[in-house]
Amino acid sequence: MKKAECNISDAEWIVMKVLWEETPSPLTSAKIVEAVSSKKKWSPKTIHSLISRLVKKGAIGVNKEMPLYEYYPLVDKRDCVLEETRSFLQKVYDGSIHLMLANFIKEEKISEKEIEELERLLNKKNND
Amino acid sequence: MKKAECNISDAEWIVMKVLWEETPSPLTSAKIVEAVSSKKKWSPKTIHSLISRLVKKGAIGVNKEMPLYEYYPLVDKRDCVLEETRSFLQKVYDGSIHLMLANFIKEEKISEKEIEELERLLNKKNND
DNA sequence: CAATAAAGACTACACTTGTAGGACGGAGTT
DNA sequence: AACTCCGTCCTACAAGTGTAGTCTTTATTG
Repeated sequence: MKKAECNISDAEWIVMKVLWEETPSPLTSAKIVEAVSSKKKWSPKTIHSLISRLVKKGAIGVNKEMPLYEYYPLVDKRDCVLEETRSFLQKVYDGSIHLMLANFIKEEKISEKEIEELERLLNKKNND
Repeated sequence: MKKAECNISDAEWIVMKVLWEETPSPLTSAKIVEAVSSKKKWSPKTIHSLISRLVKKGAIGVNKEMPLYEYYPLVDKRDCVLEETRSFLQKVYDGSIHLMLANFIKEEKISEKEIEELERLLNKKNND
């Protein structure tokens, strides 16, 4: 997993998430198409295109030893998630997660129940 | 303020934030350029381009009565912030703010102090 | 084995985005 | 009045994106 910057577009994120989470990689493109199709009604062609782009970008790698190529992630999910999160927070909330959470609460976009869960989450962290 | 979808690009967000927050709108383009320039080293030309695009998109309006046009937001900040937040959470955290916060805590991207602040925030909400 | 289907390589194509530049006209400056 | 600078309007232009399609090769199936 290299550190490199993950310039992954919205559509590509869906493919990456499959590679990162779904079944253990490496995956054949058929497997990827199958997993992605359950979330997005894209033509298999479209999904192949996304896969190729990700390969070209260096975000995923290919094992060409097999009759059917196998693909696996090259960039680390943590890195991408953090980068994406940081840039989003910067853009919308001037970099403040506090502001974001406050907004969520103000907007009632978050239930009582969820608030309690989040509190537990924070509490737990605080105690170890 | 219309409800319309806010298709605002990263660069455009910077301009919108000026219109939404900085000084009371309407603002002349000179004012906008000034405010934006303090954050981004863009050519005034670039900023003018962004303004025009936002006008064309319907995200901001123009008062042409004045010798120097005056610009003001047409889309509501709350709507845009919520929409952007929702789509980001969906893309990266499968729609779960819980997951996001958990990740932040796990990654130590958030300080003790901040955690306490967030707890206070949640607590406050819980008590009213 | 012939036909079919799917995989991979390459191409397509309009739209968005970042990032300006040029032409033209009015305002202020010499 | 002539020059200069900024605002407006229009144009530019390459890279990135969403969303496929074509062509060639290879695996599968009757």
